[in-house]
Amino acid sequence: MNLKQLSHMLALSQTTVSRALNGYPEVNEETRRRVIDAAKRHGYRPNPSARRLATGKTGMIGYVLPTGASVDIDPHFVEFLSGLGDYARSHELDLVLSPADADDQETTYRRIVANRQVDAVYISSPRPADRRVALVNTLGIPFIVHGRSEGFDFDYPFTDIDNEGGFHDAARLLVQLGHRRLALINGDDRETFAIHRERGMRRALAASGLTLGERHICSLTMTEENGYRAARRLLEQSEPPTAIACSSLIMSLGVVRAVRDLGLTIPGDLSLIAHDDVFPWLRPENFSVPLSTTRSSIRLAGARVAERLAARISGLEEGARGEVWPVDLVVRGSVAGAPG
Amino acid sequence: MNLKQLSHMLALSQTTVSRALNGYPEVNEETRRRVIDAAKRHGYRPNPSARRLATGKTGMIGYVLPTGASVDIDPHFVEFLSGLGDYARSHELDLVLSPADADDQETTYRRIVANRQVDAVYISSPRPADRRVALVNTLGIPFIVHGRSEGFDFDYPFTDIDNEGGFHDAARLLVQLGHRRLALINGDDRETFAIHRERGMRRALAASGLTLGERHICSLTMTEENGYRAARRLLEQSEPPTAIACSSLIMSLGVVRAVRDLGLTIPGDLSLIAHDDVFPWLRPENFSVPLSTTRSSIRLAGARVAERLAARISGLEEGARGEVWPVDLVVRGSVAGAPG
DNA sequence: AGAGTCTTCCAAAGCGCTTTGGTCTTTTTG
DNA sequence: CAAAAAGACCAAAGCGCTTTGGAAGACTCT
Repeated sequence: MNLKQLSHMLALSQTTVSRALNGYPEVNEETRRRVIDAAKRHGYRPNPSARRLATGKTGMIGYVLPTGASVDIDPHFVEFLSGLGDYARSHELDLVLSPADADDQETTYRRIVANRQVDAVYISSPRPADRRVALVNTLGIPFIVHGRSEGFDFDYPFTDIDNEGGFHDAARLLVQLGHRRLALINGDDRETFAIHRERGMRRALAASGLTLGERHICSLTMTEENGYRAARRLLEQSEPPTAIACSSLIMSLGVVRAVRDLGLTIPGDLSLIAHDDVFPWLRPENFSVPLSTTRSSIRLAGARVAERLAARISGLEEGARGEVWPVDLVVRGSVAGAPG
Repeated sequence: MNLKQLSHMLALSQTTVSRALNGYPEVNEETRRRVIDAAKRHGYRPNPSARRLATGKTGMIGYVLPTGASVDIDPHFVEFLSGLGDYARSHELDLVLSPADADDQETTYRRIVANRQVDAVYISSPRPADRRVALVNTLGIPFIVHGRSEGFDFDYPFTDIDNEGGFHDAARLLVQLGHRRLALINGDDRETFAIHRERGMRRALAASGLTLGERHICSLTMTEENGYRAARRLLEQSEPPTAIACSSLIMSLGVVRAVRDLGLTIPGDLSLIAHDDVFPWLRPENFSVPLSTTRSSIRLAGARVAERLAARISGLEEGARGEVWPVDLVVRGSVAGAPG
């Protein structure tokens, strides 16, 4: 059932039927009702390929997925996706993932824009002066950055969480509890979120005349194994930290294992706070010692990004407004006063 | 730059240029060379929307993503996706995720097929007599099932791993080590993979005259918390199991925690084998007691599914061939002879 | 030499929608 | 009451590609 057939059986022109269906004002309300009714009854759905060709709109949002033999997709991605899906579903938006060589995403971005394959894109895990952000900005496709980049001579729209504030508050709490030697087990410090977390922590320490020494900071991909390695390295030093802030729940699994291997205890010997993106399958309150966290749901962020993308596509949102969501500090059993 | 312009500047018809580019035989080889050369020089890329409208081919594969407030996307998905991306990237295939209400995926399947939004789809986490499989089968779109369904009067193409064999071998090993009371912590037993694992385990036990009692089997969503709960329930019985097979690494984190909470040890009091889908961020060899596993890379499965989908789209693959990949049994420190 | 056969190329008809630029009534306005 | 404005509808021109159904010329065959 296509437009031609439908308009023929209604004894109307394709123009009128099309306009009736798309809510244009220049059609009689009764006619519109008739058309909508008939369309529903016959299950008419405009062919998206045809509509795309005519309008250039696709009803899809895009994401360039970095891939490669040595590239692992972050498990955070799936939670973000859940949120994105929550919103997209109710708006019949589809998401197209375009796999790209992690070292050459530009080609893919250019392709999907040149081909008009999607109406908007989002960018995640940005780095300072991220080339992707500059690129999509010049390409002129609507976009939202999930996270933040820095060091551009232009503004851009983003949705981020207050990583700096979260880690600032976490560190301040630890200092208030008497800790003087703090350490940070961070994610990949080429990414902005990691830089912000470090910055927040340094700021809190500086407020009490403390610093974060080079020996007290690790920056690694967020796996359990790397959490373990980092913790061992930190705790086997001559002057080990008495408190650690950790960028990921998965890493902190490794931290907990290292602490146990070394015969230490949490929070007796070590206070631990980790960032929690709120995974349904791994909860900080269920750690053997319930884990204190800086918390922010990445799933809600996904839904928000989808919402903003939809708004930008339909022209409801414009400009380069960035929004920063607060991060909760949730205190559980894994923090205590400094030992000694 | 479109076909019209290109053909005009070559002083050829659109027909000829199109055919030259698409490798049709009825064009002079020298002409073809000229055309291809000019196309490359001017960066001509056929507009996919137009091509879609004309041919119906989209160059995309589809996946209907179940969503909903209470629906969590499995972290396995992201690993599968990595593999899919690995293959898709090198073939300029995109993946479109169509979010759907988890309780009404049929509408979405019908939509993407009726609209010709994708060339093929894959289905994951199938259940026995899965309606999605029956649906896409009648809808006539090329598809591959990742996993298996059962109880149809037709065959269908699938790529699965030998869940039954893997858990059979695991259970047999435990029995050979003298264990008599085995338990299974399974995933959602409405899904085929869980049924197969249970079946494999029962078969191994039966071979030694043993059985798997109702009290020795748990079936839950695969989260850390559920692993913990299941393990507590099993181990606090009057006649607790001396060995557990567990369907997921994430769940087994909870099992390990429960064992510790109860003051027991692995493998002294309990032998543990879990299924490992090979996540880069959580490795069984790094558990405090290295975990024995049944192992099969879900990422490789993703790449294989993409490959088969591509083959079916281009007509290279036909028929309902199913393939079952072997599962490795990797023995590490978490298994030992039965206590006592 | 005339009839068939290749080879190579083309004009034009879709694919199914949106949108432009009207036309024909009917209503409002000075 | 004539002129202007508004309302309701339509024919046809795209959007940019693929494909159908030739056509013209070069070659082969009897």
